[in-house]
Amino acid sequence: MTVKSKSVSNIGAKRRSLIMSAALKAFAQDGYKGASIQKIADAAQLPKANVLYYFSSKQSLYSEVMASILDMWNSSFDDVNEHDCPAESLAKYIAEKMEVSRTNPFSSKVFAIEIINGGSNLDRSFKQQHKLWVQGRVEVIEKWIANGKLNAVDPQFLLYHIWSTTQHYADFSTQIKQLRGKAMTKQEFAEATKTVIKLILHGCGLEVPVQYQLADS
Amino acid sequence: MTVKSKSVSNIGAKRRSLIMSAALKAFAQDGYKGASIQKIADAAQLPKANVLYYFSSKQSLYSEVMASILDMWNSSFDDVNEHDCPAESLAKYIAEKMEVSRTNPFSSKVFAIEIINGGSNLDRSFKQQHKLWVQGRVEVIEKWIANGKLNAVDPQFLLYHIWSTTQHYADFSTQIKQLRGKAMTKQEFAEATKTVIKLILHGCGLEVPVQYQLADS
DNA sequence: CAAAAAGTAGACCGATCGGTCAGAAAATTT
DNA sequence: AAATTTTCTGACCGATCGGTCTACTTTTTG
Repeated sequence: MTVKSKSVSNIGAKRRSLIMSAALKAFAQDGYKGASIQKIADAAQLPKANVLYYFSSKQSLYSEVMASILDMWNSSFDDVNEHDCPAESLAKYIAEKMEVSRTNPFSSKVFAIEIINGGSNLDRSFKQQHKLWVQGRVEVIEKWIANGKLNAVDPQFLLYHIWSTTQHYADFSTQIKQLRGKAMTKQEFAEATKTVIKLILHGCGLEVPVQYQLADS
Repeated sequence: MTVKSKSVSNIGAKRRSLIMSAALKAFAQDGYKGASIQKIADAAQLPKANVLYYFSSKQSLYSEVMASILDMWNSSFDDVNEHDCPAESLAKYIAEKMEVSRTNPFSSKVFAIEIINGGSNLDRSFKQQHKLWVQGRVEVIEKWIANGKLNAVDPQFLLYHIWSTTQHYADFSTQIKQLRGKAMTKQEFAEATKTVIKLILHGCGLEVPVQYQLADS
């Protein structure tokens, strides 16, 4: 029937992404309830009614922002298996998560606030999907341990350990910036990444793969 | 017995702590901007005007709640020195932080949201005080390293590592609860504490003191 | 007991909230 | 060029926001 490309013209798509970008920062700064459509509209330099033309409600705008965030969560760790090298797999996963924290701090913050506030805006399907993802990873880690490739450690606690340390560099970036006097540079982030990898891998009794090793140690 | 009440009768103090307790949960759930005086009043079963009788404004209520939270941050690590045993000192610090996360999750959440949102409600004196605290701890850790009592590791990154992992159990408790099917018991918290201590101490190349060791490992 | 102080609470204020609507303006299709 | 669809936006709505004021009740004090 009708051509699909016309209705999704670039002007609409551009406006939508502009609004979502402004909304992402607003939600990161004030949380879902604290952020207002008016402020998002101001940041996007659009009238408020125009924002509500593209997004039917604040909730739907938030849901779309959240969905775009969750898309970013995919990583190489999704399809890790028992035959992979634990040290390599974990190091790569940690490095990826650190890179997300560096390049998308606002996304991490919005997600963190959502979870801290209770996660009431995440739908069941995501929660279930996340649970299954964790179960899959836990099984792999358990096999690593059973096969003597990894020291005994509660797999879930290990995952929490990785998430918390890597996301911390995004979520608490203002605190870190305040303590260091200035924001972390890309180089400092690379050092932080290697330090986190070293701490966690040594914590598990693993050797750090060469490409993730710090220069001095 | 003797009448303890004075001009500053206990009714005022009780009302104030009741309101602050309700406010703490409200701020943890919705953030500063998202929480409303009306909802806090409802939770405390008081009329809104009564809340504003005890606290002159929403901001002053928040400030007092935040101050009470920061009071809780003090720990044995405050006066650690270079002659202390790194393994003992770090393990004790981690255990204390985990205990705070277990017993005061709302406080940790409010603090986390405050920092994620930029920390604009924390006054200069606190930030400066915090910075000095960190500098003092960093110096001790550096001396431990210089004296060969601890493997080389960036002291600030190590502190971030400890904060993030321990606070995670409070801030992301809903996610953890969802993944495990139920909230962590006191026993599970104790195991998590020992796991975190093991991961971090081994990460630094330290042996875990006996009283912090896991039963099976 | 009476006066003063402390605590309670409904009514109300201007501002802002999320959201609606109608009609103008612009773009696209016929 | 006309018709149609998409985009834009000011005006407006009821609800709620933080906060004030005043009148009332209770408690403490002299």
